[in-house]
Amino acid sequence: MSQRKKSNRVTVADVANLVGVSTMTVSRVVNRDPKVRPDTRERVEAAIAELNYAPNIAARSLANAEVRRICLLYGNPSSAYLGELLLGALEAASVASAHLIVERTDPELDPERLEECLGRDWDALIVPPPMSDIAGIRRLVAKHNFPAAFISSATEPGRANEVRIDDRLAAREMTAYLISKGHKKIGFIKGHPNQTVSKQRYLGYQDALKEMDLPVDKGLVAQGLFSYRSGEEAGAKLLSYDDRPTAIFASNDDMAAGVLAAAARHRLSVPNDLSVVGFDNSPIASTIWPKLTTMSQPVAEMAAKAVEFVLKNTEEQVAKPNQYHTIILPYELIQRESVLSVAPSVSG
Amino acid sequence: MSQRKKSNRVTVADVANLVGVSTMTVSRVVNRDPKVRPDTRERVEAAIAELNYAPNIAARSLANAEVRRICLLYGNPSSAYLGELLLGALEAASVASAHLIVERTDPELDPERLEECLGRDWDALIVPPPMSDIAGIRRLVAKHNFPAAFISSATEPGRANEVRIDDRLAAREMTAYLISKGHKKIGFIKGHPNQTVSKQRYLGYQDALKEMDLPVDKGLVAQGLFSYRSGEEAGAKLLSYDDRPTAIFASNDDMAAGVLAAAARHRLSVPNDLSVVGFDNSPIASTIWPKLTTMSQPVAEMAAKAVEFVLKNTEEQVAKPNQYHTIILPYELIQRESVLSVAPSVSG
DNA sequence: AAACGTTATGTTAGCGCTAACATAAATATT
DNA sequence: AATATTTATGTTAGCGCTAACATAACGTTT
Repeated sequence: MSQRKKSNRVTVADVANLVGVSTMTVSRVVNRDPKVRPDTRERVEAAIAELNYAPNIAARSLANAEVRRICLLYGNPSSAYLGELLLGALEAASVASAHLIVERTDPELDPERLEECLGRDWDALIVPPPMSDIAGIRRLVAKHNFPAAFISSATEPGRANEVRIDDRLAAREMTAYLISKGHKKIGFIKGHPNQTVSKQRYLGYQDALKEMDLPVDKGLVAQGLFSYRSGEEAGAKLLSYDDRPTAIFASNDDMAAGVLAAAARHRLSVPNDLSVVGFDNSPIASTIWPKLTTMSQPVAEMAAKAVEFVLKNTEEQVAKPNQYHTIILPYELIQRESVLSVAPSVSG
Repeated sequence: MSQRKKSNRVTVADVANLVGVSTMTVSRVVNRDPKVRPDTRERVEAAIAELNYAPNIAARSLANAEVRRICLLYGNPSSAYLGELLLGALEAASVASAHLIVERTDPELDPERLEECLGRDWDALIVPPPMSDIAGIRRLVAKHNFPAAFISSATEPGRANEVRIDDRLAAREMTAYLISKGHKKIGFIKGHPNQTVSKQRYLGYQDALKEMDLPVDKGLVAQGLFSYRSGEEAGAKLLSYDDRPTAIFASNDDMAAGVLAAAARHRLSVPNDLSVVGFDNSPIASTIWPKLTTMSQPVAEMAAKAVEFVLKNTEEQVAKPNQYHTIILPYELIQRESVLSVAPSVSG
């Protein structure tokens, strides 16, 4: 008599029948509703375990009228960053039974195409770097007052929802760490000028030097572009400096890896002759040798927090425009093999 | 009168009302059912565009009784591989409105915990390397005749569903490429002995040498472990060999990057004094300098194909156990900056 | 023109779950 | 003990979509 395709999976009804309660009670147990007597809960849970029941997400979403489609707008496809980002976003979306849609866009995006998707294909937007620093996207989001969260960007603090670490503080801590290891001549390689974190990290470097009454020697600062090659060149420049540094702090790991190559070319052994640190804790930091001491960003957690945020705040966002939140997450200094103390007796 | 939470999104009914047809006709248009008159289809499509309608995935899944939960079982969390893998899997899952669940497991997995999830939390399994070479997982899958696809593994050809490239052929092509550039002494660095691809790639290297009537010199072959450090060590060994190679083929990019470091230590310039090639086209290959010539695997596509496969074959798999499929995808040689022809006049 | 097949559209019901309301059971209050 | 109050469970209906069947509209054949 059954006419309709039936998935042969266990449903709430099966569990309810076995226990002798209503489906609603089963639903309550599954959803941790406190209004269930402990013994009832136990019986239901036993039945769930026995039947190997797992809720049907589609049915749940439908009943809750809560299908949320979150789009993660990424730029560079092969970025190592992406893996962790997706992991965190996927996890958070899964928990909330939201849909994660991943969309690739150029920095020279097509605003019209994106605009079409807002509200129709997506209910909220997550924008990681480098897209998070693109003015076009920020404008688009602002124009539609669209629920969105920007990761690792502080382009216009307070003018958008942001999830990030405190880059300035982190860079300061990293610099202070090198100072604590006895380094006094610390080179710095700046990041790409069009990303906000670059400036923040440079400020943090200066903060630490000033705090310790060390001079900010312009000859110890070189401009980089976040790429390996730019790090190698900047590193070569710093190492050719008359009063060459005993440690180099590169604004990201790719550049720090480049510094390693430059050091080898200068016949300098890392960490014995030169300490090198990076930033981001990207895969390359633990791939190359020596493994890089670096500053870890909780990338997966940032993505997860961003997803959770937009999921929670979508209604609020629509109700109260121009009210934005910033979520600051903790960073962590990862000590590996690229740093050594300067022997106190040896000095220039 | 309405008592239930309603998402204020456009539904089939809205479209149907506007056009003056039944919801079913709208559904047919959306699902490309051919049994709709062209003019009706056009009117419906116009209405869809006007109202900005997009189907509710949850409702669709529910009606189709087709919620499929696909688990991607990954090992190494920071692997750069992961990003592309997730991208491909996510895309394919999204198209089929299946759910992608991403689960982390150690190589020393807990089989009992995994076993619990089969059929309850997951409807199918995608297993990328290095997990795809773990015997425990393969046993588990076989035991339950569970729908699964293994990526980049050929542990037991024909004893499981596999999606991969032909590593042997690809390695042969890479070697032939070096030979075509005039190289006669080509060093080879083997991959980790417990991964099946390692053997395949080594065989391919030998194939090409034999084909070109070049000797297989054991002094030109070194064992690696797929890590940067192991590549650096193996590279150093090969470069210290009396009859040192003019080119080195490392079984993956991490090791090739290590070879670059070893070359620098030997005061050898790449590619002028030594050509180096890797395998995988992982992010490091285009990060370091010189950028590595390498063999690209369509990782995202492999993941997508794996998802599509398990989605399509779940019923068949259950019906006909012990009938497995292998999907071979094309590879691509990516020429970058780490290879140079050997000048025909210069010779040892 | 009647009978037939063919194709396009409509009707009904249900996928599995839970919001909202209704009711029964337990506890507290007078 | 009777009543009010809280707490636990049940009932009903519907989230948005589409499978399956029913019917209407069209063309074809004799």
